[in-house]
Amino acid sequence: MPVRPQSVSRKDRRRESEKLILQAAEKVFAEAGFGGATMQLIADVAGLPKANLHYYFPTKEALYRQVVEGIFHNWLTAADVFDSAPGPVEGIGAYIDAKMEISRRHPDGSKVWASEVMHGAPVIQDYLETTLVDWTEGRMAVIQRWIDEGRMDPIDPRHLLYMLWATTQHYADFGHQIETLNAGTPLSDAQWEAAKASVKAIILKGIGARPSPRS
Amino acid sequence: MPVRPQSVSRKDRRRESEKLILQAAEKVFAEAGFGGATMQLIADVAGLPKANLHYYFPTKEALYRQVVEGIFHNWLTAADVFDSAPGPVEGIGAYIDAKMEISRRHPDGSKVWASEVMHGAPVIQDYLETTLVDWTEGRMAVIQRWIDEGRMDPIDPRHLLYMLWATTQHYADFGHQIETLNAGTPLSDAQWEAAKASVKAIILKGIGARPSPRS
DNA sequence: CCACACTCTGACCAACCGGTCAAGATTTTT
DNA sequence: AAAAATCTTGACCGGTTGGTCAGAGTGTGG
Repeated sequence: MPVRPQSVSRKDRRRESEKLILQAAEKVFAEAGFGGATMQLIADVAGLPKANLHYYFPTKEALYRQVVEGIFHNWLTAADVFDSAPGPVEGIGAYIDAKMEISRRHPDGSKVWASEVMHGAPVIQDYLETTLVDWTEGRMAVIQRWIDEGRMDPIDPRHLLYMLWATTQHYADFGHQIETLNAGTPLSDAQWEAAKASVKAIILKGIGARPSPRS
Repeated sequence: MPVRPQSVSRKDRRRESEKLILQAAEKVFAEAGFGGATMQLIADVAGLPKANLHYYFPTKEALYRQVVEGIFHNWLTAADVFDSAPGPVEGIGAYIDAKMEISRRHPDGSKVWASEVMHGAPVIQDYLETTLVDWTEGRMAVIQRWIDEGRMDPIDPRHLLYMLWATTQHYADFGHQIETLNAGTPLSDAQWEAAKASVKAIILKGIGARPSPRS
């Protein structure tokens, strides 16, 4: 049996290099913002010469765009739990759990996204106007259905979604402030669970979510 | 009666120039971030030659620091409503109103603050560790008292505060996203009122706030 | 009216930035 | 093993940035 060259084909190496660069870029963009980030610093974090970055990504903006698009993709897919849920307790509860987990595991991505939107979404405005609008309208319809079925109070679905985004992403975007207020130490596992529980408790009770009738 | 030289003394002029520059700086820092902002652009917005900025503020960082300190000051004073309130319905309700109004009237300041914290609070870390910690502990004590008095559910005051900050500031920091989801138009007066009402309704019900017994 | 201190500004500079490129190294194909 | 295609990199470049500075302008106190 001939030993396969452990799958280090050109394409694989290319993908790995791109991934390495994208990870470094996400970190640097999160820490310094687009304007404050430098290709040199990204290169240093990735452990590659700067010229190599420009071989894989022609410009700083192209690299940034790809980072943001990846984050946007995660952002959307992490919300599939919404549709399959029988009611608001399960659906919104699971959505909060999922988004809190993203804030915990990928705070850099959340920060880059926040920064992009705060600066007027210069590179992903088209996504906002198409994909995000569609996604939002779909979830609003789901929430409206729950309201019509009497499973929760008649809350404006739009503002409920904003509140879900705001509260969950806050733990990533303002993680530094939260850490400072936590005696300068990162939240422990128990504290993260407490945060999740608090958010879920307040919101689910706040919208008058009633558990599904079927046990 | 001698006509006073309409108060254009040196000190007044100095104050006016500084204010003009600070306002322009806040806008530019909000739109481009610290790294993306340029002294030249701030000067253009302020309608002054760049060298003049350096006369009043020695460095870009000094200017930025003063902008952030001003925002932090507003941030804190806008929350005095908290203490004088008899219970959570009035106190938290008024706090939400006040912070939503800030998000509406001064979104640039909110964005600069968010950006500063997201990047690790490089210039106001000392304020976070002292003033903000003190402020937060004070309000947590108030909330805890309300809980002990049976005026609301036993929610962790810390996470309640985070939720208040997150939801209200979201309308400023993510204003562009909200506007895009609102058919590309800014929120109308009625929509702002609806947003305030939704946030207050969900949170006040979510924490089980009970109106004050005294009418 | 004059001397003085404060304010303003065009011109300038060293440092740094994103991006280029030619030439060498490496891998795949023939 | 030679040719072709792909990848890697140090050196380099024009443009921009934050910041400086000498000197002109301007209000103020004596």
